[in-house]
Amino acid sequence: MQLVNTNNIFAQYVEKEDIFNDKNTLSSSFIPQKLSHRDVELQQLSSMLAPVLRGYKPNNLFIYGTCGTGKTICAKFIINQLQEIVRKNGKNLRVVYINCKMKKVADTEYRLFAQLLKELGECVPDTGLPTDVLYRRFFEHVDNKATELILILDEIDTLVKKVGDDFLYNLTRSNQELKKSHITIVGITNDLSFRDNLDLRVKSSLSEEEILFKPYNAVQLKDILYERVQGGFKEGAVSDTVLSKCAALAAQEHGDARRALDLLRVAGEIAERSGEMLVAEKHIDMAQQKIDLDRVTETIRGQPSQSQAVLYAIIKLHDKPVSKGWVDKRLLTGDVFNMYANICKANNIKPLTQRRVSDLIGELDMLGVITAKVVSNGRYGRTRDIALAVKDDMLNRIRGILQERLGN
DNA sequence: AGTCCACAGGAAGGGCAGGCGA
DNA sequence: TCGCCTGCCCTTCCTGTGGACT
Repeated sequence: MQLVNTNNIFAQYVEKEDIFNDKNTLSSSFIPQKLSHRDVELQQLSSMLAPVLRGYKPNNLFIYGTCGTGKTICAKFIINQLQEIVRKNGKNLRVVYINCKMKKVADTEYRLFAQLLKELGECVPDTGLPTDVLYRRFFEHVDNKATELILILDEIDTLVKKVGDDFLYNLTRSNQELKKSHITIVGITNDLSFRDNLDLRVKSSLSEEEILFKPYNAVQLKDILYERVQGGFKEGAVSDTVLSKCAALAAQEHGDARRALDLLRVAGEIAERSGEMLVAEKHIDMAQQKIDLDRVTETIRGQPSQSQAVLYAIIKLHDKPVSKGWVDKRLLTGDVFNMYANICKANNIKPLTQRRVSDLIGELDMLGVITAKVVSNGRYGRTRDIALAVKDDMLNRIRGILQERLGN
């Protein structure tokens, strides 16, 4: 007979030595005391916003740069600095940061202004009010407070793509109507061509100043990682070789510092779980696989059942043996739709129209799970050439998830 | 040059759930 | 309670597309 262990099951984790010092330091949202390799950009940013300290309205400003180039962190860093000096000098300044990509938060015109009002301390329902009422309340609130407002709209391209740029026009025009206040807009985007697609009226008033954030190179990434490791890990837990590898991998991904930090943090977690006190190169490889796998599987799990059925149809067609006489396997929208309809029938799901399925295929393409290229087959019509864009091990995991949900 | 195919994708609007204010 | 507003998901209708075929 086995004896019952009366020791607490968590005791081993309390007693176990920790590889991390402060894991928050390794988070991409952590704002360090000093930002390496962004001196020029920080200087530009501060000089552009500095007029606000003397009571003038700064020019509207646009920050461009690919993912993980430090746009957001620099903007937040500057906000902190600005607010610190404002607190000391008693200036009337408010800074509001909104991420326009946040689902259900600021992904529509209504939600953006509702969120703005909430940030300014007003109570707003999630739905139910006309948008112009929100506009009015927002401008009234700002004007009544007689304040300088700096509005930072991160991932602004996402919102503009979805709802158009009218809200930007209204915001930039607002300064003509406000009597006691000013609004300065700081737009952040990783879409370098974003400005070209704006309405002329918006373009001229919004992009008064611009800053471009260039990608970090491997050496710069290594410096950034080194600084974070000092606070994040116990001394000696991360070797120079490991840092170099992390930096090199992230540099390959367009100099993405966020990716570098994620790699290092996850590698540390893997090492810790396997009871090792040193992060090794093998942990970085494992971290890379884990991050990719988790990202894709979480995305798939979070999709509505109709999207899952469309993806399952694509996988089923992909798994089907190639017909005799065919050299390669090409999946077309029509084939996917037919297979999708069969899956719906088998699962008692009401099938969507081909028009809607076409949009879902486009969304899966955007997520990076498939590639769907529009091709013309001459008199055999114009369609999409669809292929899976995930590796075999990931495909097996996705297939498992979908089989669980939708059967065989 | 004209026709044809199999869609792509834009526009408009329906239906629904949920909130507000009279 | 009712009318009006919102976002969201979806359908219907329509025009456009581009290369093979006639």
